[in-house]
Amino acid sequence: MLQYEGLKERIVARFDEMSPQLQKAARYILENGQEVALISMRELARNAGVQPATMTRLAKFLDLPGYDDIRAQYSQALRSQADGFAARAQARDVDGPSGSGLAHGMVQTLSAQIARLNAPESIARLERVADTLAAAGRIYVLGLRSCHSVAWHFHYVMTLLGEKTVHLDGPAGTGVDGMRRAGPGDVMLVISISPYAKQTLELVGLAREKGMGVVAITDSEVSPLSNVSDEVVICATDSATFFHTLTPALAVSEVLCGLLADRDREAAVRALQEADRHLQSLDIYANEIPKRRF
Amino acid sequence: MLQYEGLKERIVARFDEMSPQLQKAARYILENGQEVALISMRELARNAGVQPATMTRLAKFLDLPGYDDIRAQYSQALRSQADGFAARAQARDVDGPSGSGLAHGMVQTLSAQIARLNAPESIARLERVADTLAAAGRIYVLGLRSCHSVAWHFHYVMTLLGEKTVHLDGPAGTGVDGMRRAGPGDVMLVISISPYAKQTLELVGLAREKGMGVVAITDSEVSPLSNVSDEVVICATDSATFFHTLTPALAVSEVLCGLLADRDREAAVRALQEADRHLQSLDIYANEIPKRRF
DNA sequence: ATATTTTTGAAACAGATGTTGCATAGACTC
DNA sequence: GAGTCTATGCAACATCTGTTTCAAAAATAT
Repeated sequence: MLQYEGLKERIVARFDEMSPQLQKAARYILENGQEVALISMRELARNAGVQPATMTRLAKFLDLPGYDDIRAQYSQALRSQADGFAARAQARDVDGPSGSGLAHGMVQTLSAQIARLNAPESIARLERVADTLAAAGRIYVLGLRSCHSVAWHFHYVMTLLGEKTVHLDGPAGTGVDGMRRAGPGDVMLVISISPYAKQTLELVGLAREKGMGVVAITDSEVSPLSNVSDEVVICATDSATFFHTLTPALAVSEVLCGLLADRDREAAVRALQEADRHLQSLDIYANEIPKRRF
Repeated sequence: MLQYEGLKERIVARFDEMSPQLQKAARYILENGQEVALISMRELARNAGVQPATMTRLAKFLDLPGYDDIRAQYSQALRSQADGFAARAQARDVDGPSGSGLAHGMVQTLSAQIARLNAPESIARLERVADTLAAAGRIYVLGLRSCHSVAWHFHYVMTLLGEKTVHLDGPAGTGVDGMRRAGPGDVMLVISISPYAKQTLELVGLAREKGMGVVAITDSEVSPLSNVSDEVVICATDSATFFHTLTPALAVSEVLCGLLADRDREAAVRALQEADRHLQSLDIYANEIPKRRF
């Protein structure tokens, strides 16, 4: 573990001196440490989007004889981690849901809640919702108050893929205006959890009157949305805190995006490349990481 | 873990039927499980005092196509173990490759990524960030583009607790204005993942110039935010899809909210009750579930 | 603009990997 | 004890590994 820590620190320390490709490789290794020990260098390079040679070069750059030495260190770390793990996990579990236990407990709960989406029924629901959304002319995305984050994220990702979604939100209450042109053949994706905002239910009613389809991400089989939606995905919102969690709901929305992109992979790739060019031309992103300007 | 357990059990179950050499190989694998994933088959065979071919034969004997499948299972187990509590969820990875595979895989990955936040180092970072935020006068929340959802959600939850946060966003580019009154004693919470928006980095620079503290939720140890932040929480963003995932980042933000609320439980409860009364009086939420209006 | 250095990608390399076919050694049946 | 069958060791195999080399490209200096 010591050596491993040393290596990781060395990578971080000398990161700024590296060439772009070396940084790309180093970054991937830092973020996916366990993989280093478990897969081949070539595969790692593939995943990192880098030439195999770059990994060797990274090793030399770090004053190591070769890549095998990188792997050796990560293997060693994994070995000792595997040994000591059970003990540490048990020790941690004991000290209850207070202090650092709270963070631990929340993370654990969230992980489990998301894992629960793997129930066959949930997967089936996700597929059906994705089907409906894929078949839709336009997708009108509605998520008010706490659900705004989920709605917006879904919309944002989908805009990278095309022009299919309309986000029903906007300054000065103009959000609703987006629905003017909606009609049969279009679908509303509505996200709402308890307590359910009245406006959400009203807008769903409006959608129905217009003959639109409705699919929902919500928190219960008996949510008011379940009654009025064609398809529903249920996700957990319980939390040890005073608040409801939206993390599982966000996970659902990301899975939906993934499924939709997967329906037409080439189109998705094309759209993303185009979006990329667009953002490049607008100079939105920092292409290279500024070197300690501050 | 299921598969791994399954394999281990299968080895034990059929141990008696094996030929002496197969038993020798099997025994070594049972006793040195972690090694399987970390070294080559030939080396393993050497250590076990067995011919390389015997390992292949053991695999076939266990109705597996080849030795690689043995290693794959042990690798998976080790990966899960390293991820800690994701073990249960991730172990099923192997058996659902058809049809609903993508959704299943995505959910699995998300669950594991969040579970990885339970690493002691991550928990410690979360605590430190929570400390910094708790001590801050005001918290200025910044998340542009894809990170907007996380920033907004953090801000929204925090508004239920009081007036401590300012969300640096708004129509017509007015978001930045919020920072006018910020200064030393205040802290900026910035969320940004690769690719990093230029404006984000600029605003962080501005915050530093004003003498503010900076804490970040980002995707890498070597993110441009790491250099310029007092504390950083790292979360995974990889995904099987074309997009980066923000679910772990949202989880982080929710945990932070939880930790902050936990610092002063009574105040949190009071603030929430007040928020509740306020929303009640505005008649925002549906108090009873409308019964099939449609 | 030119020259020089650095960085990158592609191909070639030797060596190691997991697998397979075959021959021999041993165990068992009759 | 001959014949059959399985278990084992060995060597050849295609493939993949990590490394190196070399030329083109990009960045930097002149």
